[in-house]
Amino acid sequence: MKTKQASKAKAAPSPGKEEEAVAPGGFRKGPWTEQEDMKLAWFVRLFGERRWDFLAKVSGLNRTGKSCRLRWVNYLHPDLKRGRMSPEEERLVVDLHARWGNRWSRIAKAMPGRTDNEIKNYWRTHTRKLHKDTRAASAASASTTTTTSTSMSAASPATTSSSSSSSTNDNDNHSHHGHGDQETAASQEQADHQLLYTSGIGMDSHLLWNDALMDSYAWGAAAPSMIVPPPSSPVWDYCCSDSLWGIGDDEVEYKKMLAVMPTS
DNA sequence: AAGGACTGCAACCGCACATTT
DNA sequence: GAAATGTGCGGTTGCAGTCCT
Repeated sequence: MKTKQASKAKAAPSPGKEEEAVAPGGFRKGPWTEQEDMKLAWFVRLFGERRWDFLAKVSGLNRTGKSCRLRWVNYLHPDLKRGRMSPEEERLVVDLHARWGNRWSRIAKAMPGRTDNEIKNYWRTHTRKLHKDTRAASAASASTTTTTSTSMSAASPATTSSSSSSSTNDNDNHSHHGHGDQETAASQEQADHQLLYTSGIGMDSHLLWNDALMDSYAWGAAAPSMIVPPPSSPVWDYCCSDSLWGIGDDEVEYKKMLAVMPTS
């Protein structure tokens, strides 16, 4: 019905709209620009997917580390699939949710190329639809029966409606942060998926990296020197120089970088 | 054609756990 | 061992695009 993922342009807001939200600490908020994406991707490539605060600082993005991480994990990561979920994936989500509840990150680990955020969003839409359908159905049936409901049944509409989806235990006894027992299995799972990815199996043909943004990046297996950097600046120039490849100590390199950073 | 309703998704928030100092 | 910092998670919100009347 609706196909609009390709047209989503929040990541690259219209030029006039870029300077809006600024968080108390002076950090930028809101949609990411293409420039920011490129910068972030570049620095993640440089420093790896860790120490996000440091990375945010070094990149000069004026974003929080958290924001950078989120953007990377949910949008820029090269392994991400884009586009609608296939029927198989949809079934898998339903199945896994029935098993694990709202543990989105865990579900995501079992679904190559999908993020917890994406699955969460999908599920929300999914349950909303179900809710709607259920309501419509019950409204239809209610119109054919008397409306003398007992105080008991009237008092618990939520419980009955929540059972309409397999999310009955949305907030059941799962400790919300499932660190612990399942982690070993989960990491094994992740490793397996990583294997699939690197061999190119299970990847959707419509990867983010097909976008114009990534066309200019030659990401993936490309050697760093093959990556086309974003518009030049002293920092970029420095990044492109051989000196930064083969980083040993981030902090040392950071200090070096600061030396060439424009003071803004 | 216009505008309100709906949908999908990016991004933020608060919290908790993990790691480092 | 405590405090500080970093990271990850689930819940929620806001907004742009699309559909529908």
